[in-house]
Amino acid sequence: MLDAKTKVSKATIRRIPLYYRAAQQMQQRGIRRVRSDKLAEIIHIPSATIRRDFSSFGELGKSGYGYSVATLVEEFGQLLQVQSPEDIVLIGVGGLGAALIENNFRRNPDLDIVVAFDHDPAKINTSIDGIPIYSFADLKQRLPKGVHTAIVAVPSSSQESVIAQLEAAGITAIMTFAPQPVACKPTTTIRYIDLTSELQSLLYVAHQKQKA
Amino acid sequence: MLDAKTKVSKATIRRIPLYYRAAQQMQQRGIRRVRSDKLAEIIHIPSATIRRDFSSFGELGKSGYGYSVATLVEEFGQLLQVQSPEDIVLIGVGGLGAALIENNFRRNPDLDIVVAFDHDPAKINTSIDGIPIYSFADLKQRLPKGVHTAIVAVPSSSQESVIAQLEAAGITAIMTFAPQPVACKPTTTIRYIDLTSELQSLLYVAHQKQKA
DNA sequence: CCTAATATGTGAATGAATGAACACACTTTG
DNA sequence: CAAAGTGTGTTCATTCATTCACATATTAGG
Repeated sequence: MLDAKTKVSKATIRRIPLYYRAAQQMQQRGIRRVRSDKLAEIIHIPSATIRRDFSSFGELGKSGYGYSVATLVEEFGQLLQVQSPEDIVLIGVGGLGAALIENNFRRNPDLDIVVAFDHDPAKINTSIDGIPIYSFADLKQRLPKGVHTAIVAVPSSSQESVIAQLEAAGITAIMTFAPQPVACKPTTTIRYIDLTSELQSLLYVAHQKQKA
Repeated sequence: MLDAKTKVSKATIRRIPLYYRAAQQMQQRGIRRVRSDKLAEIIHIPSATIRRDFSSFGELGKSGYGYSVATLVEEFGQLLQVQSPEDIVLIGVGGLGAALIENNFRRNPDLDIVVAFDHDPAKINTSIDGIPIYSFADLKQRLPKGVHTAIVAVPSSSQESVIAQLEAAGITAIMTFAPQPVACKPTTTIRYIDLTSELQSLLYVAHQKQKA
């Protein structure tokens, strides 16, 4: 049931993690079955959207019954490959980078920051929460084999060069907090987390709402 | 020229900050005019989309000429109300909260975290970078008049209660890093920043790309 | 001043995502 | 085992967003 029978839409893909998390939480609370409309209340997504999303991964539910929570955890877990650990490298141990290491996606044991890089001599060869920090210049030597995922928390000005070097070292998935868009290889997938933009557009919406 | 002649689409709203930032950067570099296709290269948004977005705020450009950078800075600045400072309160001074205070949107002088709250006695009545930290229990007394914006960086489990109290204290715009969705007043605008979901869906896309 | 070149703003076409509604399959109960 | 109830998966309609393509307005140059 792993394969998508039809092309999965971008919007659906961005909701998979929400579904997985909700299913996990229900399982932890001992809930064994759930209806789409109940799920809709919990995660604030319309039940029709939920059913459509689910159906794009196969027939997960049963008419007149609903969905088995265990099935949802299983299926979405497989989609997100939670069974095989995803080792992650962090670039840039400033305030944000350090906070990410401390956090380290603890709720998701499969997501694991295993090593960090920085260019500040004061930080190099230290560690945070057991995660070693190396010089970014040594990226190629220090990057563990089989790691293809990076989180980038460096100043915008360094971003382009950093990402180029990551690509050269074999990284193919990048989440970055610097909003400066960069050109990358077609095989590389980049997601930009732009907190300033998020806040500004939130404020725009909020201001509009007040005016109305 | 401030008012939108027609309803501005949600997708467009989320791009306003990108346009503003790009215009600012060009102005700082002394660039005085720009064409939509040049802008498209810079911010990686198709030129047709840019022109349509811009046109929803009035006729900012001139045929055969392009856009005046100064006009763009001016117009988008007004849309984002950069002339009137937006004071922000931060709830939750953990690793992430502290990093946000240190950062404090320095590139945008109108965005300003002015005070923080936590419930950890070890942090209360201390300060970071001059930003005082008070007890969250004292929110109502300590919240400066006229502040309607909050950034929430507390554990998911506390989120619901925290947001309810923020609403009671007059906050109407909230950006939060806990993904647990909460019910809120219709006058409140909430934006969820869900780093785990972003990473998971990024990885899903990246894995699909490798398979193809 | 007139012509050639240019680049916007928009109507029309396409594509993506959501929403409404229901036939049918499965469950449950008596 | 039959009948009543329930909730999925899907079809059709609609809204939202992007892309195309060009008439039109402006600039630039001789």
